[in-house]
Amino acid sequence: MVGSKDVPAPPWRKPRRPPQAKRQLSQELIVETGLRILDAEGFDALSMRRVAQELDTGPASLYAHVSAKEELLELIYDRVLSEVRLPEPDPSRWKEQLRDYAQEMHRVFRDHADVARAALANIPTGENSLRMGEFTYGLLIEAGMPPGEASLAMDRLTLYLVGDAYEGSLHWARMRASGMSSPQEYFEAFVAQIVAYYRALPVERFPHLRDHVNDLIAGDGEDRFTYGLELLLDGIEARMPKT
Amino acid sequence: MVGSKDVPAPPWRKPRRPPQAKRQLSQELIVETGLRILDAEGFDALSMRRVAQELDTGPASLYAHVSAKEELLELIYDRVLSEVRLPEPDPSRWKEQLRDYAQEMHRVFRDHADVARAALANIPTGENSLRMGEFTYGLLIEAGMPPGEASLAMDRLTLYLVGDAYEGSLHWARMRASGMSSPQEYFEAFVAQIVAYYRALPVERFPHLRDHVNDLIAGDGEDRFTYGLELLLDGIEARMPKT
DNA sequence: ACCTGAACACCGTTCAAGT
DNA sequence: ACCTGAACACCGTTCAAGT
Repeated sequence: MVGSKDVPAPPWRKPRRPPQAKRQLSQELIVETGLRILDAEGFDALSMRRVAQELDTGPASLYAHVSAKEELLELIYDRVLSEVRLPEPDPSRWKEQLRDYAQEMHRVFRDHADVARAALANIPTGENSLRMGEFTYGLLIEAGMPPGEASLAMDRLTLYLVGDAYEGSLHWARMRASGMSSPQEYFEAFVAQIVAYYRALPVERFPHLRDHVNDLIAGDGEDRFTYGLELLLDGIEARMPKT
Repeated sequence: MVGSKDVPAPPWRKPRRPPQAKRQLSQELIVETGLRILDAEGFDALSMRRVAQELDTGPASLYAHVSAKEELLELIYDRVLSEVRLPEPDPSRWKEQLRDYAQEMHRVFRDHADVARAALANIPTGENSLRMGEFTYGLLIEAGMPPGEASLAMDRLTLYLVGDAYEGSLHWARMRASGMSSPQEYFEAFVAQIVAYYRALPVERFPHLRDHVNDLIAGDGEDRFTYGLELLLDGIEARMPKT
């Protein structure tokens, strides 16, 4: 059957849009476009109109594939979570695996800074949210934690991961707004501001803040993330029934 | 001096606006109005135009007292923090005092749910942010923690408090959006949704989520908050140099 | 110094009409 | 079923003009 749909067009023939056909939209295309805008220009740049523009159409066209902006954000979030790789669960090494999982999430959130803003307070119903949930919940339960407590621990760990990522994304937004382009430059300016501000505080009301300014700004985002993560992991370990 | 400004008008004379005078705006008035809208109608209802409307004027008038919406949000945030009461620091009871502090913050954030959205990633420069900072920083340092580490611990604790409050505020927003008015009703509907959804999951891929649904929804917001707080406090305690 | 109306450049979503 | 243009009801911020 020459010309059948199953036979691909020869590669040397330039693909062209059938003149009759309308734009070829799809949910996947919309999600990928949204994510591209999010990564390149940040949360505030992501609008339905902007996505539509990128796809050479009007905003109304998107609503055939996505019920609202909120749904688009959820889809983008789950799309990003698909980049998280999980190992085979090994309950005897639960702490190590939970740490690796957290660092893996941290890495993915760093690559897609602003996606965290779409994450909080959603019921995790996306394919990949469920994957994460099954992994951490199962790990804690199989390691011996009562399910009711495992649920609390999982919930708080997730909140920490997303909260930290969210804070990071706000810093990115500020960096963009201030016109700086390198994180270094932003970070230094940020630190300089803090130092100057705290040094000028009245010493009698804020003795500790004033006397230990240098320590106050010690530690970058990675240090802070890791410190908090270890606090939580140690707390969980202390509650894990002894084997 | 009859008619002097220092003499109040007699109470039986109805106060009236001097016909000549323009609106009597002030930063404080704008902040209080913004907070009232935030508490009553939520974050999404708080716009410069809405605040202006409430004050019988146009949005442009606000910009004489507030540089941008972002500054207004920061001012509202610090205004809310003014409601947080701190005890005299007693380093020998640092853990208890830190717990009380966290619960006090939690209480205030519950009364002003949506204010947490204005809080993340700001340099704490407001009067009251500084008060909180001096309290927790001083408490940890005086209890014997090296300042560099005290800074990390304080930072992570604050992130937890604000992150939890932020998540709570998103739940409020969803409740409002769904037209429900009582938190109970919302909470029950929310739980019912989760249970139904997880029960329908394919058991071979999500065995733990499916088998322990009831445990998954165990614990309300207070339980979850307290559990995470104790995780952090225990982690900090484990790092506190022995006396 | 403070306030204002009008305008600018945006939003998310709906809806009747087209194919 | 999918796509579209036009419209609705909003945004934050600026600016020249008023007092």
